[in-house]
Amino acid sequence: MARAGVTVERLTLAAAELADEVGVENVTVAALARQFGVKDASLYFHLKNAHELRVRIALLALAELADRVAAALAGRAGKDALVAFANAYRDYAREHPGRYAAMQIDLDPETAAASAGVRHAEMTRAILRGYRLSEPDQTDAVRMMHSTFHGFVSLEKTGGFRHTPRPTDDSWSRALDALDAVLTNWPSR
Amino acid sequence: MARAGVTVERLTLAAAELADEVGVENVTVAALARQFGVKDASLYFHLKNAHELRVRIALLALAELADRVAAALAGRAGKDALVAFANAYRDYAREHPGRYAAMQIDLDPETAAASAGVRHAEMTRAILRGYRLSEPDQTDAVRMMHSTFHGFVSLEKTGGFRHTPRPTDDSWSRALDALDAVLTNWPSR
DNA sequence: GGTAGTAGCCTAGCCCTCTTAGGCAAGCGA
DNA sequence: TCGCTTGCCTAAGAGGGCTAGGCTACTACC
Repeated sequence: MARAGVTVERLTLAAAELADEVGVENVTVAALARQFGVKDASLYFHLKNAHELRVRIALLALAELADRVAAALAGRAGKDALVAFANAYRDYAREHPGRYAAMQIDLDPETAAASAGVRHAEMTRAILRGYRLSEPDQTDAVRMMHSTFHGFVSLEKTGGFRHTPRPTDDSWSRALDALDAVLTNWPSR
Repeated sequence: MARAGVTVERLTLAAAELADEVGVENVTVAALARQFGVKDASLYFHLKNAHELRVRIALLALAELADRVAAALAGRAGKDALVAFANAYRDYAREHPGRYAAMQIDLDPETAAASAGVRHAEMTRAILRGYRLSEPDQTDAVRMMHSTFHGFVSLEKTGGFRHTPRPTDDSWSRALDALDAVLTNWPSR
């Protein structure tokens, strides 16, 4: 009886690909076992439970996204950096809907702290260096940026913009213009 | 044998409450049947399938939210209206996390068109009357507003802001300030 | 007030998923 | 070569989704 050669890494990658194809909610231990030509129960040798699988997809996605964003950001500053970041974010979400959805699960604090989400946050702050914001404005601006990106991408995906004919690409670049404008001239109270 | 008196309306309401308590993903036909003191199979007399249940929760939530927003908007204009809208939105999402999550499912076009999401969109546009934007800027602005609201609320809920001590309430009101600023001075290209 | 008929519920039963417990065998290290 | 660990297996139970087919209580109509 030949061994299937299952490892956590291969499982995670296959799960991530499955998520992009059929949605995270359909990423099941059983389906994964079938892909590896193995019985479901065997996967529990590598995995604690089904939840761990989802967490691993999320961590993988977080790391991949951070890499992409880092690459996009290299050598850019100001609005250029903002747009590059935003596009890298949106493109990733569209190319990997399942991975992106998996990213939204609630990680427990230690896991989150050890994840690439931290790198993500650092890079977002780096963008703001071009806009000369000091705390707490910087934190507020980071949160607003992230909200806009995530909100737009998320609504676009679930069809929240479908009722208006306007191409979402256009709205997206105008949103980035608006974001740039408000960051340039952040309202101090 | 007394009849349990199950109706689609009662089912939907109970399901929505269950969603707020245990999360949409745990709203199961079986759990609902238990609450009504009825067997699971019996609910299929009232419901086509489990998916219909989720759709109904979403439609209920959409309608409730639209009512709240309408009430909050009454007699207000400009930034006042913006803030009232935004707070009604965020408050609803926090009071009803399960209902809010249910709202994010992908409704098929006809269902979406018949939903209260339409009212929602109309009201968002109404706010923008105070900011004198013409098409297509108006659509872009509506999309950005909605993105910011949804993104913020969603990230706040999944703990995306937890790594920074700054109170989210503060960031929220500054985001609204920023949104007001950018709507007042929408960047035309 | 009897009698259809239908609305509302039930049982039985199937399939799928998650998960635990315990067993066997392949291949490595000593 | 002999174990021992690693990687897979079977068996089995608990839930959940859903269908088919049956029984009963209420309704409406004659």
